[in-house]
Amino acid sequence: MKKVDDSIKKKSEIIKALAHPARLEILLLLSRKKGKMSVTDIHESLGLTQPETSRHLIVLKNGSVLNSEKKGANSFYFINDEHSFIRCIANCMNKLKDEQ
Amino acid sequence: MKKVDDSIKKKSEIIKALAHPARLEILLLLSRKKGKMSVTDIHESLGLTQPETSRHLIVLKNGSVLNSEKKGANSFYFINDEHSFIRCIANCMNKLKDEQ
DNA sequence: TCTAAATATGTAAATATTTGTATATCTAAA
DNA sequence: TTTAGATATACAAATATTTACATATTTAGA
Repeated sequence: MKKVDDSIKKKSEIIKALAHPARLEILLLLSRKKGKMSVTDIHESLGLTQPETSRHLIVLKNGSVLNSEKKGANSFYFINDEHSFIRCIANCMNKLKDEQ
Repeated sequence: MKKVDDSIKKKSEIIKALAHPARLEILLLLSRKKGKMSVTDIHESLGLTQPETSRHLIVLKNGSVLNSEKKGANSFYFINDEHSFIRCIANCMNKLKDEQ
């Protein structure tokens, strides 16, 4: 397997994880807060149900977009900075937030 | 429907269309060539079958990522520049092409 | 008109995603 | 130890995606 292929595969995994309006909104939210948010924070901010929010967060985590850490009963999610590609996309979203 | 929602919806439509390794490679190819490519050009460059290539191109076109024009028996596909978001993502891909 | 090249579509099977509802698990505090 | 809050998971139905293979359609040129 060539290195190019691995790079494309990783990026498509990230893009695939982001391919849902709710998940893009989660990325936007976290990129603006520049911090960690609990599942409750996120589901209340976005008006999604708790289970749906939890599932979207898990998709994002499995796709390397987010990481999480437990603190008591809470799970805090935050952007995974292992891949600059993710911040780059978040920047595109923020920069062009009014583009229709 | 708020304007923000429409913007997010459009972006998620674009991201969703891109959520496949072959389709990311097509975007890369077209962003580097800075021009139009026929279906045959693309399927030979990427080593995909013709029908699969055609289908991916149609997904990209339906997702507003590409446009096309017919010229004789050929269809030429090219990046849709109506959405800066698309070039922005292509730039992220090119800039971080070696990131694993 | 016939043919070959280029592209798109039909069909079908396998697989994956989305979403609601209910419920289980885990943690902290009373 | 019981309770409430926070999070994750089970289940199931609906829907969408992917892929292979065969074939249809369109176009230009012999």
